[in-house]
Amino acid sequence: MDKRTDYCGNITAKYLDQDVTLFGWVQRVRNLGNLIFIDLRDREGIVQVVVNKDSGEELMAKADSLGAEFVLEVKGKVVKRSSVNPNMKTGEIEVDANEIIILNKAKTLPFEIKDDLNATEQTRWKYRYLDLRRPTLQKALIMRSKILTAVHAYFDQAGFINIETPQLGKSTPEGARDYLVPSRVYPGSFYALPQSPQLFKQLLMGAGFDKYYQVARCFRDEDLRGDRQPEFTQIDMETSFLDEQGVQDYTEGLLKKVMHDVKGIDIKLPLPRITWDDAMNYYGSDKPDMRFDMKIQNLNEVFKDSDFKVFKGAIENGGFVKAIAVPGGADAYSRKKIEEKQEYIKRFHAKGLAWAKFEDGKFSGPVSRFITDNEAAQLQDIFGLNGGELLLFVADKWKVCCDSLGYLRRSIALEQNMVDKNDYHFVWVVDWPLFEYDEGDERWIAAHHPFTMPDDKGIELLETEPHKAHARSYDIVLNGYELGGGSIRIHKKDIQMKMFKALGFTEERAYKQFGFLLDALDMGFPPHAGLAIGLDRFAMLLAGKDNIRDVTAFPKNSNASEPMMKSPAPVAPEQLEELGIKVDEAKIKTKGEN
RNA sequence: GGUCCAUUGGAGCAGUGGUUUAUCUCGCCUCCCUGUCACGGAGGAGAUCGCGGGUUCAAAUCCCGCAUGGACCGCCA
Repeated sequence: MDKRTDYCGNITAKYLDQDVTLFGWVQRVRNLGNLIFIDLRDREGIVQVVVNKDSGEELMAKADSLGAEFVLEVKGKVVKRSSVNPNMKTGEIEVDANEIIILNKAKTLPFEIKDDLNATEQTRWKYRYLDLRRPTLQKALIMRSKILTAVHAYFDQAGFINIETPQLGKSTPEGARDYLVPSRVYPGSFYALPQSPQLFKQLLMGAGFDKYYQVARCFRDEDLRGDRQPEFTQIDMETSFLDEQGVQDYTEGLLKKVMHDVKGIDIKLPLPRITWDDAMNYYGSDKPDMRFDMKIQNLNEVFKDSDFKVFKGAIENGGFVKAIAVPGGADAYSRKKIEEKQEYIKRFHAKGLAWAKFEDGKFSGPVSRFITDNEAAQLQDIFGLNGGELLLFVADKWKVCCDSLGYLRRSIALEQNMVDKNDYHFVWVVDWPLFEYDEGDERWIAAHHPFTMPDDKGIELLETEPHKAHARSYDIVLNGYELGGGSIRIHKKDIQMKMFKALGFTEERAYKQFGFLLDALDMGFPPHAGLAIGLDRFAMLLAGKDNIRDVTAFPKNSNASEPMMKSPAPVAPEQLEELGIKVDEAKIKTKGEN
């Protein structure tokens, strides 16, 4: 077994007077002349090693020669400190060294190993193995491991079967762009890496594994964001014979266990639910952040006879006047800051941002002169104004109002510290539209995916007015992030075919792409439903990070390359030849050294 | 595909046309120090200011292009 007595960070008073063997990295050496302190670090923390004249000249010389990040084996005796450091877990004791073995030296590192470092991300990615030595990242990855442990324990205990599905699959036209893998055996043909195990897990229901789960790696060749990597991990589940409530119950049980085991937080079940319509109308988002209130209000009734052209015009054109009231915003937001916000919401196609401040019982600001006494009274009532509020109005099409005010609501709440970082507020978003309009392709596409069951009314609407149909799908949202989503799936061939047709597939094309599924549905396929949770986002939120790269050991940068190994990279001509692939030289992008 | 921001010793920054032999903090090297823990003290080394071009008597500084990194939009069923 281990030569190591325990991790450095675990050497507390319980080891007092014992001889210990430790392994670790030199965090810092403090040489006081005839007394040398060495902070020895490993993944669990730091312990102080002490060497002095009594340790012998040889040991003193060796301790003096140590540099940052040298790798040591230290043997010594745990003793009480003469001056305790209450800020350290191991601060009551120190290790009086009698032997130090330098296992490896380190040259001067590109940056220091500490949490409050200010190295640029560029430097951090290049030396990711050093970056990962930082305690905050060690903690984040250890937390991610704990989440997975809880997940496996939960599903095993609940009778779910863990089944792996292929990584080498087939490209399908719907959804995100696929990562392709060329076939050597069939030159000119390609596997696609899975965007999710969706069809495989449905087919496993057809096979009779009525409770399935998998921690599945998924791939999408789309541009990156702080909460999006080209490869990511889903906690994927599927069940037969359960309805929405059944799937949500299992999901809630899972979330409760993870929150308990990982964060020591007991969440209250059942989790709250909100319809998609309400989420959009009151929070301006299909993934509402419920940690704070500041609801968006519809003011069409208030301003239906308004003298303000902008408000009146929006309403007359079938649009809306909506607003939020920011508590304390009258002082916190200058004209300049509001104008910055106005500039930002132009990306949601908002034409402007009207505003008014409510202080001492009356409105001020550019819009205030259009607000009649009657309207002012209504506004006070609707928003429950107490004074000091900033009202932000957007008058536009429904979607523009929602997007703009949804953004303003959340960004202002975060700026004004209206949100407790340690608060975890889950919410189900239910009753989604089945389709959404793709402005680019000018066609209707599945809001969730093409295998989602419409509700009863939606099935009837499929052939007549499909865009009015609602879906039996549900998202689980945490603190403004889409944590996961799922749905009741279509298990009848005729409904699935109607769905494909509503998406613009011909019958031939539907068979060509998804014939195996249509066949399967026709051979005794059980009703089934499932859900998938994004592990990376979950870990990010529980670790209190705002970027999934901080919970991913070796992430890709925003250009989808990995700056340490420098992937992707060209391959040898022979490899291409074997695959029957010729590269278009004109498309090659020269990449500089990073 | 688009918009914006950044790039200055090993790391992070200051420096908006000329008293700058480029600032400060950390790190690094040498010496001193027996209770430090962000140890302290003294001294020292280390930079063709991302690359290429232009404007100017003069460019880290202004302009153009490129590269790299980041944020955002598009995209992400």
